[in-house]
Amino acid sequence: MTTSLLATLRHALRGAFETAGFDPETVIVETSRRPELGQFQCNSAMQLAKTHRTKPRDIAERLVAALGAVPFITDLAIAGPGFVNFNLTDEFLAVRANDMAGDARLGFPKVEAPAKVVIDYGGPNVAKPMHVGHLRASIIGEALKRIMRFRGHDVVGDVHLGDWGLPIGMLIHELSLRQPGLPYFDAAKTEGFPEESPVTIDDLEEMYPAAVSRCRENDDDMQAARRKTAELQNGRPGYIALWRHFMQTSRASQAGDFDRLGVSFDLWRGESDVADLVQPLVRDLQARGIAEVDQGAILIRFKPAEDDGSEEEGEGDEEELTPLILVTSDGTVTYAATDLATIQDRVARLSPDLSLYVVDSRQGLHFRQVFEAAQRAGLNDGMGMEHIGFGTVNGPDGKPLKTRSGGVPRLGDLLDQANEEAGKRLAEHRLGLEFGEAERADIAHKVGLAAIKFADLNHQRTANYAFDLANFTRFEGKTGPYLLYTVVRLNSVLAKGGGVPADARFTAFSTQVERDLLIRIATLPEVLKRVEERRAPNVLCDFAYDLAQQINAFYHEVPVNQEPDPGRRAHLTLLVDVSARALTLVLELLGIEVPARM
RNA sequence: GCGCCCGUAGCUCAAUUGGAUAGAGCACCGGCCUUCUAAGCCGGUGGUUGCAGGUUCAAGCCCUGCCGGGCGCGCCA
Repeated sequence: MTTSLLATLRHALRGAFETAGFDPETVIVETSRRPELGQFQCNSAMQLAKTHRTKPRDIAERLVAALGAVPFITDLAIAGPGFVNFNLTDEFLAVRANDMAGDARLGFPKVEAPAKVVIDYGGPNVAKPMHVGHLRASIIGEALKRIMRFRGHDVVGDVHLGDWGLPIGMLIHELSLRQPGLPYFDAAKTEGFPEESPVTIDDLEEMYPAAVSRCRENDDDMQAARRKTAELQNGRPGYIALWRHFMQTSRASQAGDFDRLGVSFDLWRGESDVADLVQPLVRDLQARGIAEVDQGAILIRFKPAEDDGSEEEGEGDEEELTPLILVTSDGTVTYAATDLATIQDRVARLSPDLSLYVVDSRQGLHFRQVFEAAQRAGLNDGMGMEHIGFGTVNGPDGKPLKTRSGGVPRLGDLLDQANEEAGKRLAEHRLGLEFGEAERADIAHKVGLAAIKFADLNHQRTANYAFDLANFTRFEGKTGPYLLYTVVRLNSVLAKGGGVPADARFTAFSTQVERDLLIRIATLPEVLKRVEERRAPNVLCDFAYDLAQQINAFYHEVPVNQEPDPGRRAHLTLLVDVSARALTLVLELLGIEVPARM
């Protein structure tokens, strides 16, 4: 079992703390905020000063005295009120570096207690083309999945299709008006429906908005759609057959979109998969007095829980949530009920420790209600449930992104634009002119996607952000393309230098950039830990960018392939190799693919 | 009315959940290509962190009250 560099340091400091008579639990060690003062800093003295009622400076002196005994720590110094700064010896750094180079995971440890985690993301709806709204859910969910998996957790990605609610009823109704002669609408017919779908994906995408506006404008149509939804949910054969066609048709299109996005799922489950669980669940909830009938609907009320003595987390914040409707007065099952059934189903099938829902922040209330309800009914069986909300993607006007005609931009169109923009930039810079047509197209695709993904992930998850394609596809600055460029350039150095010699070893570090670069890479485990804890991919984006900048600084300062001494050249080549592997790994964790050349 | 999110450089965004001098990128100014991809590197200008109090060795971050913006709040998902 490997340990991270910082964990090793922490361990060493613990020992020193003990000999100095301080609580080893108070060890704080991190890479320096002020690199010119040292590689690492320990800020424990300020904390300890409180409990020991002494000056932080005195504590710092005692710490330094004890730390002096640690063989691989050097250049100990106290600064400011009691910050302790220090460096690692080059010998120690070389040993660590060689370990990293020789390991497929670059020496990055896995968590000691892996959890079983389901990540629910993507969430496309039947018949609705995927749009900008699905972009963040897909990109963020995919990144979290990869990061947690790399950390060693057992992660299952579930697309969780929206394939069972009123929208389907509206579609059925719409089609029944357009083509009433179809066999699906014959209530007497129970089997032998056509194999071939009566609609194409284009039909569906055209029909859906038409159906919605029809139902919105005319109450009779809405009633009819509700009725048909309830009938579908009660198993009317013709509607079931029709629904299967809708589902298969749109699923093929969704799979295509996800494929282009580089997003994949372990499970393609949906609301309809738990349809059979809903009725028994609702009955059970009613029987147990958790759900009740009110004005014809079945719902769960969240009265302020009368104190049973167990819960005493701030009495004032037990505020009243609005009721959660499970079944509407006309018998339609809502997505709240489906979500509860899904929790039950997940626990039964996978018994996860944690379920993450990567869904738009605007659904925050819904999830609070659902989680609370699941908790009360004991459906989650100890499984943690967490809504990973995210902000909207806005246009230049600060409002949710719209097309010129005012509609919601399609995901496919957005990707096309990014692709085109990336292609234009490549041409402007006269890059890849000697490559074939197909490779140029592939590069443009990867660059465009990297641009969009990095820009999305780089923003704080909970905040809204402005979608500015020209900005994202820029090749300068903190962008996806810059990161790709950095990796590709390193790989080019390796190729030109004939690769890493078999006997290459880190021997001695001679420039500051070399040390800084390696130390930076070695801190990735702590970064990933923070990313996971905060569910914040933007923290990893920050790391990726800092790393790329350090790589480029190194690139300029140290011309690897011109180094005359073979030993040093091997050492440098190895550093290039480790750097390229590290940055490639980080990009991979973000869901960003690197072209072989560009 | 209640609840959630946001307010940081001209613009777009960070800030290791309370640590040192609030950082990047665009934009602007000045350097660096006969040398591994200049999509790069090095340096510079730019700030009362929305406002006012409070908590402490230390506040962009925590507490209180305002101001401004976004979103949500029983039969849509």
